[in-house]
Amino acid sequence: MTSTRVDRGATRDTALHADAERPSRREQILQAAAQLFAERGSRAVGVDDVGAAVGVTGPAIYRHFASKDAMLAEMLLRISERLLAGGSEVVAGTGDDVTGQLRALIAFQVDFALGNPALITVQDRDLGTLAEADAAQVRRLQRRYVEVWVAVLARLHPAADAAACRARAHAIFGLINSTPHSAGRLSRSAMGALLSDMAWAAATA
Amino acid sequence: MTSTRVDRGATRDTALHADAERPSRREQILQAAAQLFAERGSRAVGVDDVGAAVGVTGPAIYRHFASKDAMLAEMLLRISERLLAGGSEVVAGTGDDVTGQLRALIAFQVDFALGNPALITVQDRDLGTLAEADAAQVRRLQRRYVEVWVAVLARLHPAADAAACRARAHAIFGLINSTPHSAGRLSRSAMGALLSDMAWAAATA
DNA sequence: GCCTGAGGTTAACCGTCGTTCACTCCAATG
DNA sequence: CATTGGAGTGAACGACGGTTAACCTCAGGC
Repeated sequence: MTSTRVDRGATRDTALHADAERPSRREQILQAAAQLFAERGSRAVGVDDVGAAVGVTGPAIYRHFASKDAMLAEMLLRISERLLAGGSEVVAGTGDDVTGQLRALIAFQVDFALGNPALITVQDRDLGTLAEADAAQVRRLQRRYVEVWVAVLARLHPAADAAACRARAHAIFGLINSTPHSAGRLSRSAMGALLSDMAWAAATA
Repeated sequence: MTSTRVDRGATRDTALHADAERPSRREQILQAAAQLFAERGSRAVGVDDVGAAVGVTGPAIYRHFASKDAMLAEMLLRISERLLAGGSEVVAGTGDDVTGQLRALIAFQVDFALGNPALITVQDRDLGTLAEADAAQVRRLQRRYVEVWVAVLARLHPAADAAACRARAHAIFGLINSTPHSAGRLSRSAMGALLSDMAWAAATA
């Protein structure tokens, strides 16, 4: 939905430059903003900072986004959409072998967290600064992603009720999303293996 | 250190009213601020909001704190001090039975997280908005607390290096500190049991 | 060869918010 | 009883930051 909005006016531009490996200015801004927001928090970074990070002045941002809040909103919406889509796909792409599905979900989340630490940080730090309408939609998407996990966890723990499975899912997210806090002493693959093992143990305990 | 500063001018008052279960205005402010900061983020809540939460106007805060930042600083310092002190004590109070120490650390952290969800949230959300000097001190205390865990985890996993143990500790914190995200469908005791079991599994995997 | 429109720039505007000031008020002290 | 000092109030100040306005530039279609 967001992506269609993005493409609307930029289709030709994308067609011309996308393969030339230069992302559109809009994408550059979004990425730079995510980085800065993750480091300092969205309220602490000014529009000028974001502009400077991509080599333009602050007000230039308004050629690409309606407001600073709109920028954050799109960022968070995209993240939740990617997670929900990826999670659903990964489960659908595995037979109804419960342990296989769980393994796939864990691998997916670990990969996402290791590959996008900034987005992970922003997602749960700055949800609160969103306008209520946007925040509600993000929460809806997040809830649906959680339910994908809950469905699998419920089959794994037939005795547990939905609330317990939900709490379990959140705990696993917390475990995996700890990546940004333990800043890279470990290689990505070692970290991935460690987190996967721990998540698996926590999920099946 | 912080507590001595607090007591300095309020000793008599504390003696008079402490047992009368009315915390000093200073403590009321700190607690209300923690709540608000956790809900909206420190930069999003004004000094007036904090004042209103305890029934005074904004500027009244400055009778008790040098600045809004000083408030945050004291809040975060206290949290890290409590964690470090509690963690050290709990380990020292257990024989050198490694599994016993781990169990005690987990119980301690779970209890703290369930009992102080607001502080948990503020601690890692707003560390970045602190002045560098204060932030550095908080990080020092946090690092020492992590090392308490690492010492135990290292004995549990003799083959793992320190970096892996550190990552493991952070992951366990993430798991346990997920409490604020899965807002209270579960009873406190059920949640405590679930988190403890998961943390134990993740720590020993 | 205009002209249009996308993308930038600088300067100014304006609301918000932390902080300070001058002043009350009141409880305790001598 | 006068006084001192801690606590609070309302008003004002000043800085910062998001947003807008006015203007510029330049690539590409007619």
